[in-house]
Amino acid sequence: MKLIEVYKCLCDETRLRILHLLSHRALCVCHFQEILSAPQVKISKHLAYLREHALVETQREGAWIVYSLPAKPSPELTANMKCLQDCCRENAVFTADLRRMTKALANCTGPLADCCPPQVKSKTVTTRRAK
Amino acid sequence: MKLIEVYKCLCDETRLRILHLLSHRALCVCHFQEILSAPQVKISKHLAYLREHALVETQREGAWIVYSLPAKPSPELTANMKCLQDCCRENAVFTADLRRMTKALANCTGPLADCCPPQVKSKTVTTRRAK
DNA sequence: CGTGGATATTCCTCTTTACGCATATCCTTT
DNA sequence: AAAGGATATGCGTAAAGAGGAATATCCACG
Repeated sequence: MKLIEVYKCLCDETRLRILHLLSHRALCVCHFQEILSAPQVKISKHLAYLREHALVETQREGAWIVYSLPAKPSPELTANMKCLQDCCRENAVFTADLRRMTKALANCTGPLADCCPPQVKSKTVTTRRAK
Repeated sequence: MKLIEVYKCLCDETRLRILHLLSHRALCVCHFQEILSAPQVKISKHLAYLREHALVETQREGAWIVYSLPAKPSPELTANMKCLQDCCRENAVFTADLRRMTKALANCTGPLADCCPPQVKSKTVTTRRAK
């Protein structure tokens, strides 16, 4: 049953925080690493899990991969994302994530994921813009 | 996080069907066995799991134990039960469960769980009424 | 108080899942 | 094509979860 798969995706804190962030906007992997302060492997695996179950979609952006909620979400996903929003509104973990997301994207005016990991941001942005 | 626990309870088909039934009315263990056609151990364990996570409450009725949704459900549970209702409306599994529930409780007019397992119904009902 | 029915619990096994390390892949730039 | 960054994958391990058989517990009734 499809519903079960959705719930299996929702029952892990990392995945829940990822989906919650994605309900606000598309993000690339490095953003999740930064916002959730989690190692690359962990983020990558949970994203793979979500992708395998069709809860997220990906799109390459050069060296980066941008994740987003599916363009045509299943009714089950739609309903549960709405429910999740309601449940998150007053939750410290989720609101803190939103704050970190805003901060991480603060000086990101142009294209999608031009503002990526801090340690390479200035360099890569320059080089990518030069492309 | 409490939300995670709710999702963990929801991500098993048996538990999902139990909760869906309970969203319509309180039931005793033997009803679940009959409606879901599942062995006693299986039902009992899933009910225990739900109880441990405060998604259901119990009440003794003589030899029977009646399960119901909590009188004061958490906001997370309330939101998700509503969401579940929406997701179930057109699902064959859940609607069939409802049909079986109605049938199982058809000749149950009086008190709560007077209509129990078929193999002892006539006898026990008599004896219990006689109490 | 012993029997039988309703339900819970214990033990065991199998599968799934989460996590980290190491490594592979893909892309960009030089 | 070589190097380096971004992301994914394979492997090993530990823990959680699901299911069943057997057994225990609790209750009603004779």
